[in-house]
Amino acid sequence: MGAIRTPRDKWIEEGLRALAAGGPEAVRVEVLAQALGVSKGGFYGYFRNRAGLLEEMLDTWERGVAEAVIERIEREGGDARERLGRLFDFVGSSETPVTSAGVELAIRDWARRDEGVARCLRRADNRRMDYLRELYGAFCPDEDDVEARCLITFSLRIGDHLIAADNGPRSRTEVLAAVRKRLLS
Amino acid sequence: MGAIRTPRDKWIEEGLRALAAGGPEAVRVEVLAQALGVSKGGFYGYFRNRAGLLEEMLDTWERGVAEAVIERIEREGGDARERLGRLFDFVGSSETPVTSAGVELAIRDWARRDEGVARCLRRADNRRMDYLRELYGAFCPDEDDVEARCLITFSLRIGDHLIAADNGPRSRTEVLAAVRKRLLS
DNA sequence: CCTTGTCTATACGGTGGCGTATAAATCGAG
DNA sequence: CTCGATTTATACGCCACCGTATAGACAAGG
Repeated sequence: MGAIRTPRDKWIEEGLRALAAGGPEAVRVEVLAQALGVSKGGFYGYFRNRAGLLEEMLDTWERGVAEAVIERIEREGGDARERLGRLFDFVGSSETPVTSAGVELAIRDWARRDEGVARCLRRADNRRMDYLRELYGAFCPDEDDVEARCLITFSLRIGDHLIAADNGPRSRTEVLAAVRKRLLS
Repeated sequence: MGAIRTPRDKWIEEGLRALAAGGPEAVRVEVLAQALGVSKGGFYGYFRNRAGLLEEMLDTWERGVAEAVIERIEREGGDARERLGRLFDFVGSSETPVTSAGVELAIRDWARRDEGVARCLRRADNRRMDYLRELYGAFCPDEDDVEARCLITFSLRIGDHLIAADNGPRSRTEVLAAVRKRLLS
């Protein structure tokens, strides 16, 4: 009996794209439908309403963002410093719609005004922070120092996308490389 | 001849409040009017349209955010380390509608999708980054190190508001204090 | 080929917000 | 108190979007 023509996942993926591009307000059913080359007819077969899609998008992101990256870093082995190095390299090159930096930044901003989103973000951030803590803890004896490095690492990953300033004669990449050296010492 | 009952500035201030609370999409003429206890009748005497208000809001923010803080820090004197210390203390306690952290975060997110906002943000960020560079440069000989500390300082100020993770048994404030000590060494 | 369940297109009413127009209310000056 | 300028209230047309309803299109099983 009938085949699935534009499945649930397509709506979620397109929703995440819209979220990254224009925030939650930009996730409009009719706009997504047009982007998928489809009318909104089928949408309400998958989702209760627009809010239902937003929830699913959030769940998809939460599942994908931490586990996927951590698994990938862990799979390739190496000691803690090597893993951190690969983590630094990898965060810049996020490709899939669900792990893109744009989605993450949009969700972070969204969390400022929606308690449910904030809870979801806290879970994801804690998972990532725990992983960082584990890696830094492997070669850094002082607990306070570990915590400081974690926060700096995390903040830089966000700030890099959100800070518009130039860095004098240096490129942002150069400055980040310098910090990275210090963080891994 | 008639008196000004709800002046231009009131609209801008209320607009900034709405921007902080819900992003640029939340800056709605009719909503602001209601918040001011007024109908939207007079709005279009001050501003060409909604976009006009958004521009004015941005200009107001750009003028207020960097200069106001820098002047205040400079006025009280002290050496570079003392000034940086006061800067760290002061950024947390932003009070006026125009210098609030919420407005800044909203503008940062907004800049990701609007080129004009991005230009405005770049100017403001550069002014603040220049100031940081000057302060760190006063006691830190290595130029690369100065740049690294600037970026870390800036990123932490943003990350502190955007990162939802807990910091183990420590409080965020404690971790920040530890980093601050390292940055001023 | 035809049935059947699923997806899809289209049309509809409802809501909220923009920008304009016009009339009423308000305050200072004379 | 009256006048005149300015601000305000209200009403209007318009458009984008939501969520629903209904009828048509589509693929697989019989």
